[in-house]
Amino acid sequence: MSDKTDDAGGTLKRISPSQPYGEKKWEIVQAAAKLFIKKGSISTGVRDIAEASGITVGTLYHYFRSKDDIIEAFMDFAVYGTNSFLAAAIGILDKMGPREALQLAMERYFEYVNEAQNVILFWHQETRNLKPELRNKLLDNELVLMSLFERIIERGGEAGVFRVVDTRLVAHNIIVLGDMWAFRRWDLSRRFTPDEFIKRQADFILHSLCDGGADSGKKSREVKDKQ
Amino acid sequence: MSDKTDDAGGTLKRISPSQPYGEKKWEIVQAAAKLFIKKGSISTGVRDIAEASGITVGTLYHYFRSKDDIIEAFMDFAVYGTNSFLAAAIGILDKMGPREALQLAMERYFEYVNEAQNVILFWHQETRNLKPELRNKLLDNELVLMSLFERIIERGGEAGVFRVVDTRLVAHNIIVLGDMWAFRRWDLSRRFTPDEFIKRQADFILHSLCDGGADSGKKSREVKDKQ
Amino acid sequence: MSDKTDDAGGTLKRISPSQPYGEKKWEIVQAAAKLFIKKGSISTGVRDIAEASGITVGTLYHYFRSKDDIIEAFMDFAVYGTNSFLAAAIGILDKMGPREALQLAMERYFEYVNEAQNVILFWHQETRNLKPELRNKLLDNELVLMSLFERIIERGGEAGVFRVVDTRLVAHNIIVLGDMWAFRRWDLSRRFTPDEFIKRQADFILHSLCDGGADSGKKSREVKDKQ
Amino acid sequence: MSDKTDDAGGTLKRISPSQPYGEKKWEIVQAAAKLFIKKGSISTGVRDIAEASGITVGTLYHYFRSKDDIIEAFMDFAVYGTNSFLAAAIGILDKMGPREALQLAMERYFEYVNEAQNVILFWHQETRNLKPELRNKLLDNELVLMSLFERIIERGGEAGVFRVVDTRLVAHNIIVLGDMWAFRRWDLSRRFTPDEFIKRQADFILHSLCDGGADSGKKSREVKDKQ
DNA sequence: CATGAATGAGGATTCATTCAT
DNA sequence: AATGAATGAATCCTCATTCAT
Repeated sequence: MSDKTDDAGGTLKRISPSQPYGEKKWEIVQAAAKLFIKKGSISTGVRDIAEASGITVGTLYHYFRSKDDIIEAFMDFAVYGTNSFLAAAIGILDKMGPREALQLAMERYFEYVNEAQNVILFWHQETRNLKPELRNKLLDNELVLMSLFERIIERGGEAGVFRVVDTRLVAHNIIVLGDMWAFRRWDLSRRFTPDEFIKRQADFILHSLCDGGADSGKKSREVKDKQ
Repeated sequence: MSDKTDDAGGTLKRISPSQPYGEKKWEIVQAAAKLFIKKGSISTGVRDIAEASGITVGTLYHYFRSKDDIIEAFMDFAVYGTNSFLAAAIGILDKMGPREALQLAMERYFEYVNEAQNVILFWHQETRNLKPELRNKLLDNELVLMSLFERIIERGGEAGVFRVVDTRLVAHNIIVLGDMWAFRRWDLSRRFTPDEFIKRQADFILHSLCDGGADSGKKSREVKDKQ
Repeated sequence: MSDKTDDAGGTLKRISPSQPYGEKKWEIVQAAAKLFIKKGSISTGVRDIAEASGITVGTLYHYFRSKDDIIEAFMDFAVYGTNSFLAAAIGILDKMGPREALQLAMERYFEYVNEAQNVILFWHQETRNLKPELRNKLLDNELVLMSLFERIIERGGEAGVFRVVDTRLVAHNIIVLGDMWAFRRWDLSRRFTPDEFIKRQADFILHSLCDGGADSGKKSREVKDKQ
Repeated sequence: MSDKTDDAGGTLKRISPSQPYGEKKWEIVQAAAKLFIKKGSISTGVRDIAEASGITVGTLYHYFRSKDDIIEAFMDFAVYGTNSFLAAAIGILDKMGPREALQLAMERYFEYVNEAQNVILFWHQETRNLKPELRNKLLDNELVLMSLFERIIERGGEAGVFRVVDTRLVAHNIIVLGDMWAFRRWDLSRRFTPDEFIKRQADFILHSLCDGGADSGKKSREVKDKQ
């Protein structure tokens, strides 16, 4: 709630204790992640990764079959993370009113973005460099995520709580307005804490969907005096 | 208003007749652009560019000093394009009401995004691969663009036309909600025409800023029955 | 007398019970042999050998000092095998008539080739990859073998049983016409049983040396109706 | 007719003036050939080839797409050579008597072996390391060659000039008894001139097929007193 | 005896850049 | 202006061997 440093998210949080990776593999992926973010996956050599991991190339290949294998392991966190998020969200959301559901879903998603911003930044920037197989896996993931938001928006539209909009487009918007925390970090992280960002973005979106905003402006007033 | 094809923006429009490049250089940049978009600047070899331009490597180096030089020429269109857009916009906007100004500015910007989507996509994906000098030039450009929107939003806030929001963040949002036409083309281009997209996004943003939306819902009703 | 299968000789027969190797070493060499034959000694990694032996690399190096060491052990069977063959042959042959002696020697050698075809194939294909020391050892072995045949042919020549020929060259021929069972297996094994091959080759050679053939055609008539 | 040196065949003779290779490619293949023969294709590095050709690795790849490409170019001489041999032989042979035809065919083939001994040695030793596609091409070549001999032998059998034998096996024998000039060079080249070898082998084979030998012993008497 | 992580030199290949023609 | 052969450092990856446990 207070860092505002630039390399927030510089390390991956170990999303689950039941991670299927050995300690060493985890360390390597972590080291690779940092380099991938800084220089891109292509410009990052296996030597760089090895060096950053405190091992040699040979050892690196003891843990991963190829560079692509490392990239895949790295990207798996995206899938794993979204899946966790989705698993937690689904079921709960359907029992809530559309506005509350959307608010909750967005906040959870934005929190996830904050945690996994490296992975998300990477995904935005390197889609085209990924092997088709992996890319499709991740695109599918994205579609599932979108459908989650679509359903809420649709429900809200039918219930008259939200304006009638193109649900698909709005789902895109929500995701993009969250993901930008990752790919516009160069300015955002210097101006907002993660919490501020999350609240303001949720506010922005809810105001667009239901005149009068989220909870009639209460929340937006709270954070007005930032910085 | 009707294409919905995927490779819209596949070629760069020669934005101005007073382009400071010779015919040949222009052709090369054009050929390079296509490759950069498809494979990324790193995976695109100078040989590929030469071949696509119908010349040989040796000749290529008569026109450009280095590969980075080609990339820079390519990115210059981004700067040049935004500058054109800004030059046209500034001066006019200040004389309009905040809501009309914002609407106009957004529509113009979104149109520009549509025209230059390749450059914008490239910018989103390859920021980190650019030389610092070039990157900073482009970031400055972005900041100027943002300030344009910030000023309008601020004016609108002071005038009571818009909600009180963080102007900086909203400026980010506007740009991102436009740029996504480029980087989420994989889905958007199959579902919306450029015009539809532009109108709906403007609508989405204006509804967030002023309760009652752009022009009190007139416009949003127009396009409701898309596709 | 009837198989015609392609992987005849797929395993090394343990030529003697007094093998100077422990059970484990023997197993490893056996596993290595199969791989060497299939992929060549260079393309076969120590990891492959370890895996095929059901042990790990570390353990492998408890039994052998180096990869070359394994190759050497493998090739020792060639030496050991020929030695056995020679030991059994010498002494007996001198007491027989040249024609009978040659016939017997060839048949025994061809049988040995059939048993050790993997080793022989390997020897033909990898001579140049062996360390000089080992290569010379094997070449010496070959020379001893040749001299066995040379002596018989010479005796036959002096006795007027055989044509007068270059004994050295004919010794080469005999060995090569036997060894080809190993290195032209791709066609021969589909067309002849080992026994057929042995008889026909002996026949071919004897006919060249003594007009009227081996035993005046008796034998060759026997197998005429092959397949 | 007199060398008896060990590296006879150390260079490839440019079999035809209409070789489809540029001068440089030819030089590279020539340099590679020497190394392949000495160390095998696997142990020969592209660096070695480049160095032996007086160029750098980069330049090497300007002429060949891969190491396999070089190997293929090298092996093409085998195909090209046998094809030349076959083209010259076919047509003539059918008009001759079986014995003369076989004698001529063998002599021509053995001469070809002498010229292309490097390629033949390589083929014997590296079959298994070649890509299946290339290997099959070469095996087909071998089969065509064999059928040439088979036809003659068959004709001779039907005409009563040759003994009745398994034509397939004898064809194998002829080829192997020629090829051994390449793969048993370590001893043969020190004891026989190419011409001696050719005559004696033809003699050996003809004596096996027709009692009384090639031309009733005339030829064999000629060379009896070698060295 | 057994393990398997660690090593690092060496493998083939790519590619931006130069330069003599 | 145009060519394309030449360069060589850098790329990813392999593998025989060692050694602490």
